[in-house]
Amino acid sequence: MNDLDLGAFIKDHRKKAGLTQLQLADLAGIGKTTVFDIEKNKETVRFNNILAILQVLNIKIEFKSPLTK
Amino acid sequence: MNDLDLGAFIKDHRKKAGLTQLQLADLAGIGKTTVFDIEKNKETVRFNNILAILQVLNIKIEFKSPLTK
DNA sequence: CACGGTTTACTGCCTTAACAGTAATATTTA
DNA sequence: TAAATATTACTGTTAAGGCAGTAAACCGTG
Repeated sequence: MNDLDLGAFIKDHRKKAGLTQLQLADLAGIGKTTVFDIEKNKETVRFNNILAILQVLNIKIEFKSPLTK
Repeated sequence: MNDLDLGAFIKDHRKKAGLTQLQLADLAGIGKTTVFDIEKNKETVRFNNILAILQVLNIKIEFKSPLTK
């Protein structure tokens, strides 16, 4: 599975971008509660909300499999 | 943004694994409708459902930013 | 310490994703 | 082509995520 702490990863990048949770939420067009949930690693959030945050923070997703490798 | 067609990517890997949508759904512990939706690139699906599918198909997620690079 | 801003936490309402069931269409195989 | 299988699509129900509002806890900084 993914042993990376995505929540902490996002939080770290948000901090480095100088944004508060509320600012990030507004920029991503989602609610502040959702930002909080994602940083707390709540997995049952909508994929599009995670994508919206990653886009604001300029983070890219890559999918890798033994086939594509 | 992500120009990768995740739905097609998953579908391709599912086919190569010799699984039907229903089999993949059962293995991932989710409904067949959700598998269909994900392969159709519906973004308003829950993140954990996507993770469940990727895990079954042995696909890993990586997050990359200019900072981590 | 006190003040202001941020984060964490909780609540309740509203919206909607997830799901099984079903059926129709498409694809594969005999 | 016919049969079997798989995919796509639709529907109604149910469970739960998204959200604003609110407040408490936390954290700096003057």
